[in-house]
Amino acid sequence: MDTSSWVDTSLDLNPSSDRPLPLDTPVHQYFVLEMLLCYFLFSYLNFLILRKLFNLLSYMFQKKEPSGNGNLIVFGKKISMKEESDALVEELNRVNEENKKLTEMLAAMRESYNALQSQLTNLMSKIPEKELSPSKKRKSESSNNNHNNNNDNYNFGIIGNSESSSTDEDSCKKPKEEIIKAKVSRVYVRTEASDTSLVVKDGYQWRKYGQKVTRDNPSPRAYFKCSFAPTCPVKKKVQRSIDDQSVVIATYEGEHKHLPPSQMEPTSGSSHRGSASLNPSGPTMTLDFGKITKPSGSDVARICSSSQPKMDSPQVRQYLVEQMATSLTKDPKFTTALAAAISGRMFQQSPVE
DNA sequence: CGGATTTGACCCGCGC
DNA sequence: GCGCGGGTCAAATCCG
Repeated sequence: MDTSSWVDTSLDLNPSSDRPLPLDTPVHQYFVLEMLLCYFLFSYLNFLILRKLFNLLSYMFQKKEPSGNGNLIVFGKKISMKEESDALVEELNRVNEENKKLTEMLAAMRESYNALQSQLTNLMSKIPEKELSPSKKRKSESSNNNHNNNNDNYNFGIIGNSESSSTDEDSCKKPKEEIIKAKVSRVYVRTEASDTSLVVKDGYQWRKYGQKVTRDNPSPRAYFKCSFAPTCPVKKKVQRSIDDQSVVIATYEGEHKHLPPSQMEPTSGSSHRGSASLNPSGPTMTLDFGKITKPSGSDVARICSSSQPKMDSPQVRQYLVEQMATSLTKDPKFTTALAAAISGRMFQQSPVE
């Protein structure tokens, strides 16, 4: 019996499959999370259906009467093979309808997401360029250190286009343009409070070239360059949050012009594809979004980088999805339900619902 | 021994 | 013009 005709499991929920879904705002995060939740519910539903089907088949093969008249004893009464088959088909048809509805819901959700994203894009383009100009760098940075995270979203993207630089100061020098073009992103990483190292494992290799104690934060700020410099001009600054020492703020400048080292390895098995902790011996990503299931305002700000350059890289996006999945699977209720479904209950003789 | 890290010195932009 | 403070350089040091 070909169940695939009834149970449609062909949903493509990979956020990166259709179009890029930059996870650069809390709203985006919520949408992705919602989609993931739907996905898990959907998968679980499908699994229940298959389990039901399997149960019925088990009865068919195990509870055949010795007389072999073609009837089954199911749920304590005799049911003919024909009736059983009809019931099964009917049930699967019904569930297939539910699947279709879920699919439509997801499609609608995705449309809303896309619409919202375009609105945000429009909105961002209308933000006065002055707010994005590097001349405000010092001020904005200090305000960030005051944890005005709501404004973080405005401190991202291309910091001042070439046009903006000319409007602000016509005397802008050329070397500046390169800096202006560099995209700036900020990532909040929760680490062990006891961990004094300012190491943010993000899949890339970095070379530390400086450390400085800044005025408004007693924690030292570490300066890193991409190991592939000067080919790759990306820099990052890492500093502990002033109010939460367990949170490390990594500020990225520029975009990598190469794949992460873990993806450049020629023999990396396909089984590792998309995995964030790609190479046990190599750089691994340890971004901890553990609170993502119940994000508070500040947590959302932590989860969402203030900018997109690296956060929308396929690897990071994939990792984020995996983190969300991990968060879900860490939920005892979810795992209990899943375990119960997977476990020997499939073979139990007790009636299913 | 070579690459990575540390750390004091230096550079440079900004505000007064 | 000067001082402050963030960012970078580069020699010294560390480490595998």
